[in-house]
Amino acid sequence: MKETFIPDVVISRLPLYIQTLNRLLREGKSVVSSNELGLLLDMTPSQIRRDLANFGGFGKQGTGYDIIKLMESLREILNLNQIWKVALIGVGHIGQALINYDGFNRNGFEIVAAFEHNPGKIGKKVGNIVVRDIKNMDEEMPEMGVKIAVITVPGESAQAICDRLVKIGIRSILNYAPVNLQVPEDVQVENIDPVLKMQKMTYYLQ
Amino acid sequence: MKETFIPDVVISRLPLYIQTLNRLLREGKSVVSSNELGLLLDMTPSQIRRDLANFGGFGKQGTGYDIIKLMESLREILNLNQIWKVALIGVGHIGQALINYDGFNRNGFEIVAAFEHNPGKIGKKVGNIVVRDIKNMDEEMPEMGVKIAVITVPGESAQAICDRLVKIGIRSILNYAPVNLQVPEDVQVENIDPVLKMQKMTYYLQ
DNA sequence: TAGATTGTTAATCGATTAACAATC
DNA sequence: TAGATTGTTAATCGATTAACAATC
Repeated sequence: MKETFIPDVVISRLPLYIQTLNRLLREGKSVVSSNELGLLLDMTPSQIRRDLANFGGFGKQGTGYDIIKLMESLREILNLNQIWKVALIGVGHIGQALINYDGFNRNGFEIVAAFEHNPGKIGKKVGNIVVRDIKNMDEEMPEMGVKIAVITVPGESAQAICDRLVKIGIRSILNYAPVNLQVPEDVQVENIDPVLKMQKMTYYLQ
Repeated sequence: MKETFIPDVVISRLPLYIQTLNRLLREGKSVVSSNELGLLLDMTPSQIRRDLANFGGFGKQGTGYDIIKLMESLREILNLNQIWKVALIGVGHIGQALINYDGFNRNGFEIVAAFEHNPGKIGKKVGNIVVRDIKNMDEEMPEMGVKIAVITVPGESAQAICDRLVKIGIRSILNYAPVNLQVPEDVQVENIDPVLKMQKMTYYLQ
């Protein structure tokens, strides 16, 4: 349990701040104001200061925020100072692409296992991991210390997989299947569905 | 311009309604109440009725909503009764996975072209499209009637690609690069970044 | 008719913004 | 010191929810 309740929208924005602070750091900057950050993120300086103030005073009046210090604080708040083990279920096109995506490793998320139903894929290597039989998922995943699961199976099987994940204690699920998963309230699901985003954009087109 | 202004959050939810209505239809249902829909989508019935009421009265008191009729209306509102041509920039792992993803075609989005910088990939076939030279993007993309662009290049090149897309008249961009793109206000950008979602989830873990 | 569920209004809730004193 | 920018409060804005009359 956290000390004070912080709105979920605020938590959602912290990774964005980290991303932009990283960028500024790469560009050689060491201090940034809420105003500059706001320009880069299309947010008001007020909102940024308010968000950060939820966690204490990170800035210095007249100067702004020390980029390294702020980034370290945000990483600590989000529990990012450790390697998180991730498992993937479903080694189709998207699954394979994610295994090969280096953005996870670069940011402290390690895909340690991938499970599949298709016998033709089990035992084969994708990137540098060997595809496992989904039959063994319920035993193997907890043994490996996995805390985050990524669902990349077809929509029809997603809920069943999700139920199994919940049962073995997974509390964070990144879902690429085009389904709204039903989970207990202590389990978090984040959905990624490019079709939904496109269907939204077409409203504004033409 | 639309008749009345509808909040963007509402528009974002319409594709979700369509998704769930589709599912109910596949399950053989023909009518649904705001209450049932709410249970499937983790929303209050009030919110669903309010969202839909923005566009007129689709339901029938005492009965609920005719699924086919409601779906048709929502598809019309979102301009989904046409095939939208999509181009992809960057044929790396994610780009290739998206070309092979059938969810786009099934939902009326056709990837008609893919552009790459890497000479080793230009001219090669991925799925059933031939990878084009990014040099020719600015001429070829408008000729093909593309209205939506998907950016799957590395973060460093994303803004430059984005600028070119804006210049040739693209108004809808789905961005997979881990960067906050700067665009004029009449251009819509939707970001997909699994790392940001994971970094949010770890806040609640441990 | 009785029961169910919509469409809509008013009340509530929560998030964003503006403003400014504090302070580096 | 003068200038800049934070942290914080109060005001505003907008979205969500509850409630209920209308109506199928």
